[in-house]
Amino acid sequence: MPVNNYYSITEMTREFGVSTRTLRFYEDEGLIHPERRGRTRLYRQADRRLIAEILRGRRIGFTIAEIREIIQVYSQPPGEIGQLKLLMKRIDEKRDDLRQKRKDIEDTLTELDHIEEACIGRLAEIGVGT
Amino acid sequence: MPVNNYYSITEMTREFGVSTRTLRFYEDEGLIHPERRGRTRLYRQADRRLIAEILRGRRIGFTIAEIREIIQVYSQPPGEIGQLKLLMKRIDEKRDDLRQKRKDIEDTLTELDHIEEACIGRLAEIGVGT
DNA sequence: CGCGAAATTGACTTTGACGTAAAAGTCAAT
DNA sequence: ATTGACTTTTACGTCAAAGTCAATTTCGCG
Repeated sequence: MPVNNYYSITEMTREFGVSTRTLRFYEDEGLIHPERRGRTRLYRQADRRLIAEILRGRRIGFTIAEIREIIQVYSQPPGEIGQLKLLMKRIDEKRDDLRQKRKDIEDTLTELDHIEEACIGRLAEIGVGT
Repeated sequence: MPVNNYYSITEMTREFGVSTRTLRFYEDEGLIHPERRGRTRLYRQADRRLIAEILRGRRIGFTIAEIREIIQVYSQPPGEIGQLKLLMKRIDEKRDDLRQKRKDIEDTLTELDHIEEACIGRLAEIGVGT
């Protein structure tokens, strides 16, 4: 249970199924910045949302650097025009990458369907004899 | 160009954009088994298809072990009933995993859309003053 | 206050997926 | 026979993303 709207690090680890080491690692990498009371980390709603986003990126296969990039864009939209255009180009690239990945996933899903069908057929075959 | 329906290793690397090291690594890991003429590897259509599948798995984020599993299922459908059921369970799990990944990707795609919109807005703002 | 559980830190290790470098073999063409 | 372009094998290196461990600190609470 959160105390005073703050979550301890172990509460976070339980919620997200990651280790404390992982959370500290993300902090070292500049992805999250929990508050401190003394040396103890205190996590809040904003941190929870951020962590959820980080883990989503991780599941997709983004590197820490890529995740950091996306996060930074959110918190600090670049002011310079060249940077903005560069950013948009990188967004486009990432989008293409994701679309490819989605297609790969869909292809693999139908492939899994085929495999399962084969299994069912095989089971029926064998099952007859039992 | 393939000679006599055989492809050399560098032809494969060019086609798939991977290194020779990678192809040999996949062979060491038991994913592919190109023929040999003497010590030289010769790749064929079947190998090409397999490699395409391996790389698709890689893009999705499967480990070598997972890829190997899927491949083995194809080449050797298990005959024992318990193994078949186990396999189907693992397929179900993998499918859930992929569906989650697809959702993650879709969420991230719309997030990227938002970010890009913000960029466009920002560009319009700034662009006015130039 | 005192004590045990929880948290922090730093250093070291591990794992997966290749990269890289060295030394030697293959083969076609000059 | 030599050159040059590929290949092969072996072995060590690397890089990201944590895991592990040990030595402190700090917190909650009786």
